[in-house]
Amino acid sequence: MSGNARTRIQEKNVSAILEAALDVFSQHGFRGATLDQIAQAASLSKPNLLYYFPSKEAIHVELLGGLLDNWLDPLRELNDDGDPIEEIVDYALRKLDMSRDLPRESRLFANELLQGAPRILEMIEGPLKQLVDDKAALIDGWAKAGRISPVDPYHLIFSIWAITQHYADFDVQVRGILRPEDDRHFNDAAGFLTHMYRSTLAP
Amino acid sequence: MSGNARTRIQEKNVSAILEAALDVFSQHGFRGATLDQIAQAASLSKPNLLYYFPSKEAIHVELLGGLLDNWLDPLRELNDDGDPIEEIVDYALRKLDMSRDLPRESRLFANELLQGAPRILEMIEGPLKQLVDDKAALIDGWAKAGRISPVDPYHLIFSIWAITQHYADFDVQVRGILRPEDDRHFNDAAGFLTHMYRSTLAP
DNA sequence: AAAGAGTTTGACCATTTGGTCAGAAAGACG
DNA sequence: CGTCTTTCTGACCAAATGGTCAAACTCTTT
Repeated sequence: MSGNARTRIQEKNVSAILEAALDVFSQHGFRGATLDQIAQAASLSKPNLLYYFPSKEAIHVELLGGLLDNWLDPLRELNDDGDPIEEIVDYALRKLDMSRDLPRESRLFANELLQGAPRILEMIEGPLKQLVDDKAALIDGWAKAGRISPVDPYHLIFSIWAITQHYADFDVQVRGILRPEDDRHFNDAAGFLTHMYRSTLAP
Repeated sequence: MSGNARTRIQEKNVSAILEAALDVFSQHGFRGATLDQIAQAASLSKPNLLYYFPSKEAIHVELLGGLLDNWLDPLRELNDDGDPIEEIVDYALRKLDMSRDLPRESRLFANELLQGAPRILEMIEGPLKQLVDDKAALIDGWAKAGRISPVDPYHLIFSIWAITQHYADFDVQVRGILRPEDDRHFNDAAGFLTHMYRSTLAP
């Protein structure tokens, strides 16, 4: 199978391809991306690209699969360790960091979801739902114990996903309106998020 | 110019094309959509389609342009009429209604923004920024007057956009996790939003 | 250095796709 | 009915695109 490069050349080229594909797929979507674009971005010829991956779709699948794991890491870290409210706020801030540092990954998923998630629907209805159900139960426990305000845990999680990914997926719009010179507006976003979730969750 | 159909046949076919194009573009994005798909969805032949619109891009532009106005109506209605907090909550709920009733329009914009908004960048940096600046000033006034909690008005607006559009754009994910049988989960979302913004904005 | 495995490419192909065009069909109108 | 305009279509085209393949090149190993 693919994914485990053997020789140095393989390792170098496979990762160059995935890096280039992430660029192109996240910017143009699956159908909008062309093999020529990816090949050029990876400094390879198109036939050479297809020497490492059997098809355009295979590259896309490899990217999505490899990413989904890391993508859910911040949510997995949501535990019963400290103060519930700060746990949730920290989760939101971790997710916001991902939007700032990994915007291409965010857009890759956004594109896929917009098209109806043809390639990751099982993952959504399976492992993702499982994880969310678990964490929703955890949050619900906090609510029932009176440690946080009684909110719908699912919509709470959705709101965190929505807001944080907004800064990556709709970057053009955010920058068009704020006209920031760099990424400093992420700090303001973090401040706003902190205030919003502390208020929302205060028992 | 296009847009103002004259004869009955023109009016019927132009609107059939736009309706079909909204379906196809919102589901597959600009590049993912094909003229054949649109023509078939509109029950027209491809050459006949191109009798009414000069190109694929022209249809897309017409759609986007025609929609942007309606899209911002809820924000325009945000005024200094009643209680600031309820004004803002009402705005969020109006926006949520749009996500439920006009998901295709939401996805059309999402697709365009994800690709970097090549066709509506001017609109974003011009009229949209203008409108948001105005409303942000209004909200800031409320904050300075102590009528609402001192929050960053821009990120407040972004959060409303993000959450409400999430239910349209990432519909697959939401339904994959909640497994609702209909649109009832929009009511829960409305409840959550109401609680969240009332808490966030309470002075 | 020779063999063999791994890597790269130019040339090529079938299909899809946005778009054209000449002319046929269908209305509108006197 | 006959003419003029609007609407519609089959046939066609050029470019783009995903993918193939035989042959060449390169690198490692003995």
